[in-house]
Amino acid sequence: MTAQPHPERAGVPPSCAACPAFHNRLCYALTQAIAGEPSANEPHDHSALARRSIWREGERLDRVPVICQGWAATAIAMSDGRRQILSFLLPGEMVSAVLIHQPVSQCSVEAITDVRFRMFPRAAIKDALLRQPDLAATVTKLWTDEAARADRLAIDLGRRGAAERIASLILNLADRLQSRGMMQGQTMDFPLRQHHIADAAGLTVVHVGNVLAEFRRGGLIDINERSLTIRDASGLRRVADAD
Amino acid sequence: MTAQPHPERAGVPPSCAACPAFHNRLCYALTQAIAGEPSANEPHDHSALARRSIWREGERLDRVPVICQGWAATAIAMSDGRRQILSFLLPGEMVSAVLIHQPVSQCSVEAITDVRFRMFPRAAIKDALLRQPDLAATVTKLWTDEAARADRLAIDLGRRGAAERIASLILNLADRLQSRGMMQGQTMDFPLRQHHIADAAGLTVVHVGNVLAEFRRGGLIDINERSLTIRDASGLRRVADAD
DNA sequence: CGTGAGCTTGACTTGTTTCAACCAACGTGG
DNA sequence: CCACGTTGGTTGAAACAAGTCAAGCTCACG
Repeated sequence: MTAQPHPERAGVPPSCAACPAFHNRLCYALTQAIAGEPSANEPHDHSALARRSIWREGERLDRVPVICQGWAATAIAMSDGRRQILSFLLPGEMVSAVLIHQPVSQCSVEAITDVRFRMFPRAAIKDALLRQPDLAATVTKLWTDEAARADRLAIDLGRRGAAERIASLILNLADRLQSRGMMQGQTMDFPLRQHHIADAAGLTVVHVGNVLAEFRRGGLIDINERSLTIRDASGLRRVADAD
Repeated sequence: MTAQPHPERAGVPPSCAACPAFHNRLCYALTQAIAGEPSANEPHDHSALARRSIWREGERLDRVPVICQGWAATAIAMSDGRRQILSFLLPGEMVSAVLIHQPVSQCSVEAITDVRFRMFPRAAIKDALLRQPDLAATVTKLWTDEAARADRLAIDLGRRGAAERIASLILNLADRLQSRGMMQGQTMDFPLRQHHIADAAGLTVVHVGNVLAEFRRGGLIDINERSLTIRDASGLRRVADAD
């Protein structure tokens, strides 16, 4: 996680011991917001090892988690072992805004890298929402963004081919990392295994491997030792938006 | 729309001229809720002809629509003509709770049958949300249900085969119609064309036709003249949950 | 009567999965 | 230090699911 200091960091106090980079505005905002609430108690900081499940579908959560460090994923599993990853979670993202109002998680969350995350007491968040209009606006934004992401996922899975899906997954991650100051030029830390990509794109591992090899041969990307470089951004975009 | 009177209708005043059946609790609740708001103005009732688009992606909406009569669908279109239906809307459903907070629709909505719908002024709903806790609870429920539906769609499209998707689509519609008193035994009005099913399930029309023919040959369902009968519910469920 | 929308069927192509073998890197315990 | 199992990646061949193309049919509608 070679996070660079965020350009806006200057002059703003860091808030969360687990969040070395200031890109984690959300963690900051929530920590501040609940501090003054009558129902408040301290947020809890946790960590999880790579490849471990953080919690499972159907588990009850009385606290709402925000990722501070590392990558995680939300997924749904079927009883026969098939899995669908719904989203990759980067530092500064709430696992799901729905959890603010719904104590039972409908999808499991697992750590991709080692992960540190902060759990905010639900009751305090709900109280703060009633009193603090800008927190409410923040949460509304999270909600609409999640809905947009879900819709995009549906059209990806329903109507796009393997190469399109994988290319746009890569571009999407690159954008999100860029906005966090976590890209070094065209290169990013890329902890995803092929099976993560497969489960996110609704494909088999083998096929993902083939498509990535194709991208590599076509000079679109380079992948080595947990990092990915976009060699031909416009070519990759062309593959992604075969509209 | 041969809606039967809802069992709980007795004693409760109907609220919406466009909603002959009492199953439309949502329309009722919203009409009541905004009636007392300072910012309130009258909801608008509209109708649209079958197969017409009600509005398009990116259009601005200052009112939030609830379906009163008929079937509609929300969809995303790609510039090359590929489409993905995100949800079928039945009487009593809000097009999307996200619209309460986001004035620009990210998906288009189109009428499947002739449709009547009521548009509630956004400002009045937002005011009412602050003052009326049970309305807030209702909207929260809509939100979490929509999120759950979106997640289910993702796993359907990503990880299930054509027969599974179509069977569970049929069962899902049957459940929702049942809860509205719109099933006659195992038979339902079924205005969907094969191309609707195809766009919802991420398949081609031809393949949908083949799968449906297969279901018919297997004695699972009957379809004729805009109505569908489930002949072998447990068989259909077995196909749907090939978990 | 002609037209277009919707459904069915068949032959053929393409995309994706499945199965299998093999390799490299890594951590672990003897 | 080595032997070993595990995890992750690569490659190839064969099987299968779904898509494409095309034709013919019914039916409603103007």
